[in-house]
Amino acid sequence: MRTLKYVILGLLMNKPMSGYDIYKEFEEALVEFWSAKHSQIYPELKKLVKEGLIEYETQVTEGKMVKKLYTITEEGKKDFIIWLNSDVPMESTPKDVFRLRMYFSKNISKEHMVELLESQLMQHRDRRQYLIKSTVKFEEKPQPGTDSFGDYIVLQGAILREKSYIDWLELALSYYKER
Amino acid sequence: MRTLKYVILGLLMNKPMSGYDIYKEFEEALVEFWSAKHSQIYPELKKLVKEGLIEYETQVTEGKMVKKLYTITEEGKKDFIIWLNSDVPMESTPKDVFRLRMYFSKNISKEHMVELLESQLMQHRDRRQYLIKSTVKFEEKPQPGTDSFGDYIVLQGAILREKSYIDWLELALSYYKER
DNA sequence: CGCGACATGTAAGCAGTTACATGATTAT
DNA sequence: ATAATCATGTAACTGCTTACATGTCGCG
Repeated sequence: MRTLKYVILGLLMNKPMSGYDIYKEFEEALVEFWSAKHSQIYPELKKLVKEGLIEYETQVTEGKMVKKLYTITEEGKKDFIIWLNSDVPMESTPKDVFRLRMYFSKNISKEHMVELLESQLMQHRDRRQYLIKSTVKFEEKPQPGTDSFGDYIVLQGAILREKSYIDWLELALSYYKER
Repeated sequence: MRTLKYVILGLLMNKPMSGYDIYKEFEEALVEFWSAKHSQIYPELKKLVKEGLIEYETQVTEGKMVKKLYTITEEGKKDFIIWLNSDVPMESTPKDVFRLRMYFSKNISKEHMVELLESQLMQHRDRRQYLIKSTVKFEEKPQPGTDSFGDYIVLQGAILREKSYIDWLELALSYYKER
């Protein structure tokens, strides 16, 4: 499905970036819905150049450090917009190793199950708190179509996702603790 | 991480199964948290036999139809139990193409965005309704440690997951529709 | 007899991770 | 100095999907 291709094109729609800049985005803005290592990004950039969807310009500092600044081409923009506007069916349910473990839980002792559930709970509660703290940077709710709306709505989605995971873990725990 | 390996071992902890039986499980009980095609399952079974974690016995019907019944070995059981009881850190956030599209939403017209959101909403509402209907087969809430508790808790988790996705889509829609 | 479900496998290729490899710049 | 971060790349491998390939069984 070449999703990484479209993530890169989407980022370059905003402004020219280096491979490293793109890599950094995966640790920040994109972390709630996509990931990629630099070893996947650099070859993909090369491929996109060959396909004529992006171009680059080599920048050299006073020293000798080299950096490639990538820019999206008109063809790249067209390709991205077509992909972005297409309606796609709901994705198949995401894989989840902890749910898998819960499914097999009858092979775990109740005491240990409680420990595992509490360990997950702590981590998801921390994550949720972190996400909630991140909302303060949006002084007021961004309007659709603005630069920050994408960040905002994705952040709200991540908070809801964590909330439902926490609710589920608490529900499971309640079964182990009652009686 | 060899997750497929442990899914197969976990299934065989319950009862002996053929490759096809296992394949069918991915369309039913496991669909809310894992997936695998038969082209991945058959080679994995071969590998597990070679590793001594499972064994098989060939069954032939009166005709000439051949079927392999796989059984977990003692070594396989040990391996599975160790994996199942290990505490693992929270997984990195799952990839989600629709969230990605939302992130880039400023490149989509508001009218079309409403259409895309409503299309997703319909699909997730249908899915949720289907899951809720599936709960009727649990006449009363299964207790932890029983056979059906795994199915039950995973189903509850899937319903909560759909609910939070629906809430998020509705939140996004509300921004496009207000004013 | 034909169709859908049962049943098993392989091959090619794409997507993604881990590891290998190198070097420059900046802050301590 | 040295460690962290900036910066770019390749190689080997694992995981997964799509397509190719074959044959049986039960139902209508």
